[in-house]
Amino acid sequence: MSAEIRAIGHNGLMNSRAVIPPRATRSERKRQTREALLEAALEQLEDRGFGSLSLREVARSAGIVPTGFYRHFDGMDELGLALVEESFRTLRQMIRSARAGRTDMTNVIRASVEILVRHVHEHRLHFRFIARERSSGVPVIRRAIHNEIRLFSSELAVDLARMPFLSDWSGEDLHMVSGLLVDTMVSTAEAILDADPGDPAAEREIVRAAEKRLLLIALGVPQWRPAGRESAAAGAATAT
Amino acid sequence: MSAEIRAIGHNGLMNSRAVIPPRATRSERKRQTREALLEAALEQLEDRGFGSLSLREVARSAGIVPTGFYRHFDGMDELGLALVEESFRTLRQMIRSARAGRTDMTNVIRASVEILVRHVHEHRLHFRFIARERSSGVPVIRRAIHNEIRLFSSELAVDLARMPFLSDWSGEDLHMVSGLLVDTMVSTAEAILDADPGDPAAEREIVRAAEKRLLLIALGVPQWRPAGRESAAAGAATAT
DNA sequence: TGTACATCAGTGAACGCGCGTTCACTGATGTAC
DNA sequence: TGTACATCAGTGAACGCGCGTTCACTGATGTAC
Repeated sequence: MSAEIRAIGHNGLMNSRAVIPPRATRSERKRQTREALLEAALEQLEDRGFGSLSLREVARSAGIVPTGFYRHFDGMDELGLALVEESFRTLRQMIRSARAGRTDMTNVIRASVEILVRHVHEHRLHFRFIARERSSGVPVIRRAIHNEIRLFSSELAVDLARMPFLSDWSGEDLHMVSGLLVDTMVSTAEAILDADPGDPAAEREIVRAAEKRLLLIALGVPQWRPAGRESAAAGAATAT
Repeated sequence: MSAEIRAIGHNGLMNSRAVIPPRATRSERKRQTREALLEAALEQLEDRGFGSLSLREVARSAGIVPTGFYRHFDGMDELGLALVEESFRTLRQMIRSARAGRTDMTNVIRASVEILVRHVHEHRLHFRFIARERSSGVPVIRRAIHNEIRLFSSELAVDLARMPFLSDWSGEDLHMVSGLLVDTMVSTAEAILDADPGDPAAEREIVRAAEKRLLLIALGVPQWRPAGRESAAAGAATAT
């Protein structure tokens, strides 16, 4: 660190590549190139899967020669895993803002969907990457994403457990609900990504439908254990 | 047709390829090769996306030379669309059996999940193809699958409309429920596909969770319009 | 501060390989008479 | 039924291309003294 700072001080103009500002330290320039590689890969995913991306294409659109790629990643798989990490860092950030303010049930739903939609727009490429590679392509990446989503759903279950009206639910049932909620959010995010970005009406429809779905689920919750009109509820919940 | 039958009558042994039985008519042999190409492609999707499949690989594992491929399809995209068609034919078959017998709500759920799981096992490759290519890869295929699923969800909405306790629901709300149900089924199918095939306990877990999810949704249904404990229900459902 | 040396991000040539697609072909199957 | 001709599923050679990876390299950046 101190070495880098010193280095910034006394070198002249030596940047051969326009994109990267001059006077950056060597490690900072390396970080920037790495970032450019990740960004380039994310952008290529518009109309293809990660599995059909080529190392040469990514290097080319990041502005380096193919062999330079290896200074940053062992190969495309490693870059893919870095994208998973980066994307979920974005997603966790979203959750943190979602946890921030809470009021009653309907407002929670409205606020959650709004936060989801906003984050999908702000981090479109990360969400697209997760949506795309979640179920397809390279096994190692698919598995990494599934693990993150499962972890994610577990954290939500813990959050739910703290709510008074869910305090007597079993862990299994809490996981069931959190899984259902996460899946609904995932499919909402996918719908937003697929919608024509220039069509706000289509997006409003998606938001409306998402809110309704979540509300329907929320309406089922109080009926769960206490054996409401569906007397089979308790039975199915405890059957082996 | 009559020409083919005559042809079967009087030719000797001329099959150069072992896989295909002798004495088949030319058009029958062509159909079989086409089938072999589709099958070969489906099998290749184990650990990669359709977008990274090569025409040569598919032709090779179907037992023909690369150029022979063009006698059956214009290119890989056309083969992909044929797979979409074939896969959804399988899926519609499933729905027909699901529609066959109906009793009360819990039994409908149990039976539906069972039918889904059975079909996923019996047509594993078709389901895997849909699950994989639904959100990833080649745009033309993704769009074709999305259309089929939307159609599918609409048909379910029509079915739901016939149920007495849903007779006064708006079309929009029926589509919301059918969409939620379809998404739940899709994610259940994906879970089954991802589970270790040699681990029946894991599969039982998935089935249990799926039944619970559907039950939770079913429990919310009677609370929807009549403004149950969540007085916001009617409001959210009619807001513009 | 100045010098001598080490590090290392990015280069460029080269390799062997599988790709999609073209083309002219073969010979069994199908049709007309 | 037998013959002469048409069809067409599958062949095999050939093409130019982009791929991942190796290797020895360059020269700016960083470090030791």
